[in-house]
Amino acid sequence: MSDLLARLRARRWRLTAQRRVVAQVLDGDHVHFTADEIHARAAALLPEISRATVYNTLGELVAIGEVLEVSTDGRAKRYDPNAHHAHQHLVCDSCGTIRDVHPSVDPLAGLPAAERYGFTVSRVAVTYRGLCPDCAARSAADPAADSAPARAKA
Amino acid sequence: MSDLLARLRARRWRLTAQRRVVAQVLDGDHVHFTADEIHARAAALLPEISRATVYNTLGELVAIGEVLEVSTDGRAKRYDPNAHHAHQHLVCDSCGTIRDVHPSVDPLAGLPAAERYGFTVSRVAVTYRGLCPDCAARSAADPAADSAPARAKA
DNA sequence: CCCTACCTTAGACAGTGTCTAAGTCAACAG
DNA sequence: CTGTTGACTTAGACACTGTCTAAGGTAGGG
Ligand SMILES: [Mn+2]
Ligand SMILES: [Mn+2]
Ligand SMILES: [Zn+2]
Ligand SMILES: [Zn+2]
Repeated sequence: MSDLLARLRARRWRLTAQRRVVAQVLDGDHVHFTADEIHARAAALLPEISRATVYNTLGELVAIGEVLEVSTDGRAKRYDPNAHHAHQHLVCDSCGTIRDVHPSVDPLAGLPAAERYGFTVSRVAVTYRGLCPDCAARSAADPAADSAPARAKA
Repeated sequence: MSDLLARLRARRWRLTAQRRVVAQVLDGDHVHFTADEIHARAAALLPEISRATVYNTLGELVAIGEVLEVSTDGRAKRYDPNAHHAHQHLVCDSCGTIRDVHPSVDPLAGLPAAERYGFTVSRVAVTYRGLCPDCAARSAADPAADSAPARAKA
């Protein structure tokens, strides 16, 4: 993943300081940041970077397949740097934590031809939902205060 | 589904004119409208209904499990009146059309215990993506003008 | 028919994402 | 190394989706 910059150069991208810091933020932990979280972290490295540039750069990275867009809640899209290893997501309904998971069978195989209605089906996104161990413990201790998803963490 | 009003009465809901027209719009075709689409259709029946009431009513219907929320794109949530028959969705990347589909196996079964990280997994949402027959034909005829998803239709 | 707790309303506000016009600069040619 | 140029970046306005509040209205029980 660290040769992302090399791949971008190969695509004749102009390597600006702004694009470098966005790539650097994505290269950190394999988490699932929102665009504005990425902007905040990028701005820590290059204070004058604008929100528009972060959105533009993310949009381009998604278009060329270097980053995936993930919409697990109805809120901000999250950007997934783990684009080169197919996986799905497991989300906590209470705290919003997101984990990468790897189903045992290709989820595309579960859709019979009769259920495809002539579509050319090429991708599938699976979001498993439930409670993470921490939130399950907390809600066992205090049966109220449930289902108020805080901001997602990972 | 037409006894939705009876079920609401059983829950001691106050049956206002506003809630009736929202239920009536949802009872129509089994499509996947956004809140604002539902508001527009409800307003055709009851012109003074407010946006806030439609949002409130939909939120309550979701909370009691009479309607499902579906987020297939990063845009507006869609509301699915087909809440009593488990199903998944098939979405056209180009025109946004949404169809109900029924996988041959329970998608929850595809996630091994080792991939659950202690979560209590209770639900799963699967979104199959590709091109509908119309859009596939159109993009074969005109290989440009791809991947510019118009507003979703169903 | 009256009460009152619950519901609805208009409009302000917040979060997320897009767009534009003007300025800037990375990359390349010379 | 330097000049040129088209791609890139910027601030801020704008659009869309959803939430909230305070004030007024009304369904349904008595
Ligand atoms: Mn991921
Ligand atoms: Mn559906
Ligand atoms: Zn949690
Ligand atoms: Zn289509």
